[in-house]
Amino acid sequence: MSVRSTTQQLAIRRVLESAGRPLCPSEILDGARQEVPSLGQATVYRGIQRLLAREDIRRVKVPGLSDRYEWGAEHHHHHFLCRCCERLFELDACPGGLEKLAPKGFQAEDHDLLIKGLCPECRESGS
Amino acid sequence: MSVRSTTQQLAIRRVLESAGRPLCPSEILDGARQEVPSLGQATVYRGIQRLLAREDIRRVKVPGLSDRYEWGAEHHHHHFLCRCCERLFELDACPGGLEKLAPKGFQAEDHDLLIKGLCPECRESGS
DNA sequence: ATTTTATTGAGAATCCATTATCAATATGCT
DNA sequence: AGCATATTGATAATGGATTCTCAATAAAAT
Repeated sequence: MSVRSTTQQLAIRRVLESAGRPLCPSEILDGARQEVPSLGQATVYRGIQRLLAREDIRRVKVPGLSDRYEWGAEHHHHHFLCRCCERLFELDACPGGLEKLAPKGFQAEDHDLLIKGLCPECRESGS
Repeated sequence: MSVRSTTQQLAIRRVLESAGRPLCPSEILDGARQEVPSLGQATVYRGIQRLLAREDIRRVKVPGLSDRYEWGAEHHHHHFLCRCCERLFELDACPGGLEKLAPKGFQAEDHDLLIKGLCPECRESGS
């Protein structure tokens, strides 16, 4: 027997699955504690490892901030970072042809695009 | 009297000034040690602080890697990251209109674009 | 219900980048 | 040259994120 289904793992999975945007470990912890108040952060990291191994989630690196994890996300896309609440949001669009920017001699294979600004909620509550 | 000119500070400055691309602390250390072999890494960080304060250099954050520092760079631009040697290069071009990608309700203010792939040297020496 | 063992929670430990400490050194003004 | 002190180098210390440790707990198979 291996890989047991626990309320902690289910809570962690549910939080990521329904977030609709990439979450960092502390956001996952906060969310999952609403279901399992005693949840420890070590367990969140263990849950992340598990979901990564199953490829249920994907790691998103953001410059200067801790890694975020997003559910599914098999298609190519980019993100929006709110400078106020530091939450990350998914963008569905991608302007093609960005590889053209690589100078001659350089071989472009991939790219990351991050739009920064204010999310709707933070715009409300005064920048 | 304050702010003395030392061979260490001059070496650090020269390395960044002539690099032509953003350097990380260890790259600065390696480069400056060719002039001052006894140079310690703490002094590199002190030199970085000084140059940042004078706005001679600018900090460039790269997801997952330690910060890089580039000389001057007053104009808006992006970077190319070699996945092999992890060196960062400057790109002069920027496709405009990226803010258009922000969904309604979001207020775009800035953006980061990173092209990833292989630099000319790493292409040579087999990916 | 009982047993096996994967999982958990709390805290210690690790890792990396960066900063602080402090005696020794070197700069720049007199 | 001599002095006051900014700077240096080596190392310890810090901060944040992530991983490890281990006794206690709880799945799940019998």
